[in-house]
Amino acid sequence: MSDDKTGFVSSYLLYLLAAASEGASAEFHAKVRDQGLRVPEWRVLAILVEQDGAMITRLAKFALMEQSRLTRIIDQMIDKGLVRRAPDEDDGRRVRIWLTAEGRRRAEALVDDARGHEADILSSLSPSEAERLKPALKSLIEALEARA
Amino acid sequence: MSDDKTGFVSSYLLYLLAAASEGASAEFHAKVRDQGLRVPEWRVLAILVEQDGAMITRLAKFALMEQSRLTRIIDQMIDKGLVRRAPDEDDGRRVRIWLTAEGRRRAEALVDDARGHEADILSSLSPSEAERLKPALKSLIEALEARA
DNA sequence: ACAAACAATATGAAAATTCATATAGTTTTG
DNA sequence: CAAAACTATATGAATTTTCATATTGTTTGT
Repeated sequence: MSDDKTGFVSSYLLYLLAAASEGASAEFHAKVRDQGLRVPEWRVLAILVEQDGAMITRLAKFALMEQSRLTRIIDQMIDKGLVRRAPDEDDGRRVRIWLTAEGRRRAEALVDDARGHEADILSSLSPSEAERLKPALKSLIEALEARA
Repeated sequence: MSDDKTGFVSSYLLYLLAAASEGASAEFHAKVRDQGLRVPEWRVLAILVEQDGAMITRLAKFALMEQSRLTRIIDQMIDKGLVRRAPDEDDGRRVRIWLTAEGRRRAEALVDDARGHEADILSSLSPSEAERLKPALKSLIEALEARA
């Protein structure tokens, strides 16, 4: 990533987004793996901390992954004792996922770490850049949603 | 992605980056697949347009993927007639990847599409946001590289 | 010039992911 | 109210990806 700052790729929006996402996530994801979790599992935990009992479909959307993949990740998380499945009372098609006590404990600890890591990253930008970054990304996400 | 704009996840930097990257890429990646290419293959083509003859290792770094994965993707691209492998003359460990005529043709066409798509996305932001987005991402990437 | 350390790529085997579709339950419509 | 259309989740099978390591070639230190 050192040279060739001139070509198409290195200033292509989709590349910049992917590279920024990858780069920013790498350090934290290493920490997640050190704790015996995989990245998709961490994503699910993070969502459940604030949306405990969410449906599979909603979790998949937030965790940015396919439903069938998420279904299998949930299987593994159940085996690890992090979450449990329960059918929705009103709609038998739906399955809701709930944190176990252990799952919640680990999720909350990781969310704390994530906040710290985020602050750390933002502090390596200039204050004005740091301040604008998240709003800029939110605008982009909103604009993209509006297109779709 | 509609509700719950309040929680941790939906304003967590790493989530915003991943969601922005995913969302922005989705449309274009669909077009890539329509043309019978997979996303990693498109990434390799895009890099080769400007760095034809790059080493496997360099391609892997730019395409944001593991070396062993890239090696197998190259195998497939060779089967499709998009690229060819050639040993480096000076260093027998190295393998350089070159576009075929067909590969170059398709790569250039896709790069054009990508430019158009990028312009399209940027035009759905306000001019001042559009103007700041790429520089902001570049700063972030640089800051992250400086940390590592 | 030789051994040790290092670097680039490839590969086997296990695991994860995708794609299409099955299964089960719910809503709509005539 | 039955049939059709739709929604949510699960699953089989093929493909991809990962991880560890093998293989081959180069550089360094003595």
